Amino acid sequence: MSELLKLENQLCHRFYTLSNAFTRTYRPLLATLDITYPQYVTLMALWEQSGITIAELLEKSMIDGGAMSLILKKLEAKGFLYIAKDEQDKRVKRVMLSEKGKEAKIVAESIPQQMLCKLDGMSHAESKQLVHLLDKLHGCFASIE
Amino acid sequence: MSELLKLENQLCHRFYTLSNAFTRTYRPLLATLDITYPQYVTLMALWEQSGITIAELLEKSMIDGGAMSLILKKLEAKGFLYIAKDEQDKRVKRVMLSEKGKEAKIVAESIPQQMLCKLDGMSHAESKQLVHLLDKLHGCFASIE
DNA sequence: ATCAATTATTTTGCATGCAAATTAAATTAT
DNA sequence: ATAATTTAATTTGCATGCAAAATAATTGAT
Repeated sequence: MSELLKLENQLCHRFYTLSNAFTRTYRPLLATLDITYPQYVTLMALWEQSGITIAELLEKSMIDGGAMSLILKKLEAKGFLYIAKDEQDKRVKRVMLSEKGKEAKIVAESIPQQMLCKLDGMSHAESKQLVHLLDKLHGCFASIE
Repeated sequence: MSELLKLENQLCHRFYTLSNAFTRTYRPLLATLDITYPQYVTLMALWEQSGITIAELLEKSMIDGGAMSLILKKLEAKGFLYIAKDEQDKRVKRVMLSEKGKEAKIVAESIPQQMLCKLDGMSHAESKQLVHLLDKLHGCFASIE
């Protein structure tokens, strides 16, 4: 029986599994803020730099454009941010953090720590090595598209 | 500015990004078979062992139960498999590959190779090390749930 | 200057992922 | 033996991910 198609030999399946595991694990941690994981990613991008273009937000977050439209509507409805058309170019929209959005960052500061606690068993050196390899893999995909 | 919440420091975001990249990259490769990535995972599980229970299929594939219900309906409608109730325990259903489902494996044999080609730049040693670390990380999550 | 091509964002249609509720059948407790 | 509990699957409601089509505004070509 060919080993090639066995699930345990698929790199992709490990990513599928682990990505979902991360999302599930974040859910209770994000419940305090009443946001989903992609909404959290969007806010993290904005906490780094508020007032950026939607296109810039897409590039930073790597979230799908169609999905981002909805995510921004929801985050706006929840009061985390507001959106304004660019004066120069009316096609462009800029996303700004509201006060609530800025304050949410304070609460969020504790989230990465809580997640790291759950991932005990991975040494610092190992996770560093892992990140290195993940970035290398990311480079492979980048060269495809 | 705290580094903790920067996107580039998030392990989770790398998994989010890479998992999506895998799915997108597989799409054209799976188009020949007219299946999606989760449907491919389901078939891989069945190619290893046909006639298994849906519960066993869920454990192997790590796919959500609710999603699996729909996936099986679609794969059945496409003629890849059929489903029968267990005689002993009528709550249980067993999933069997059809002839078309078995033949699809032949076509699928070429897919892992095609994917590996795209991931050139990762040496064999590196991907082996990566798998090792991924499995270790998986162990961390497993001990949570 | 006007029309075609390009760019930014949204909308649409389909396929999950997930938690919670539901249904049906088997098992356990009393 | 019957009710309460547990188990296997499905259904439901909501939130993406993705490709393709649609909009709106800007830029480029003639």
